[in-house]
Amino acid sequence: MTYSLMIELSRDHLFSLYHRLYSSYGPQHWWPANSRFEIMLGAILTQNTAWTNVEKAIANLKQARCLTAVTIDKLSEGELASLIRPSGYFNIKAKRIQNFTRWYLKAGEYRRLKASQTTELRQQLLSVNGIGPETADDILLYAFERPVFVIDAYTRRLLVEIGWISGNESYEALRSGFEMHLDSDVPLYNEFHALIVRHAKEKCSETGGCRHCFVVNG
DNA sequence: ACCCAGGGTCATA
DNA sequence: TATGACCATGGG
Repeated sequence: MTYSLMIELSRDHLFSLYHRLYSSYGPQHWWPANSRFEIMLGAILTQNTAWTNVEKAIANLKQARCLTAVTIDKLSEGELASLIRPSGYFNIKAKRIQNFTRWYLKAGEYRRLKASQTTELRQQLLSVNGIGPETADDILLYAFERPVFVIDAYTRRLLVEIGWISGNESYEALRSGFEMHLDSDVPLYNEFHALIVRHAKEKCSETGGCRHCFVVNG
């Protein structure tokens, strides 16, 4: 039994939400990292994991001087898993990082990949085992600075709470929903997604509506 | 002790 | 197409 999808996204709605979040929290300065490759690793490491745990894993990699594709590639799977242990799922993530790093080196790293069309680059990222839509879009937006809107569980949850979607829409439906109504604006997409994550951590009050977003009754 | 966190893959029906 | 199992640490 399927019921009709409810997507009530409009330019005005989305801009209102963005400005309301921005005026509450200000700029979030995403993605926190010292290099593009570190952003890419972080996108994999943060899969279903608290960011504080990812920071520990990245600190280990940094101390081992393994924050470049070349140095990562020299590690064995076991060594890599050991370094990223605090991020959880360390065995599967070690494989995913190796899959990604090998593809990345083979593709000529950032210098060569930056010339690719966004849709082509996205397809290539999705072809790497361990990189799904959200991870691919994190990498596209924050490392490659492409106008791709990242949809995560927080985004879906917030839009359901506000009442703009029913919640069972596909990832692609929601992504195109944002990208259709907003200009292809990398800084906007960057800040918007970061603000949604920030807002999720704040916990909007259930009673009387939230003053940071448009949740009415909770 | 329980729940969740800046997800994705694979098997199954 | 759509569930469910699985992966695993650390903070609340």
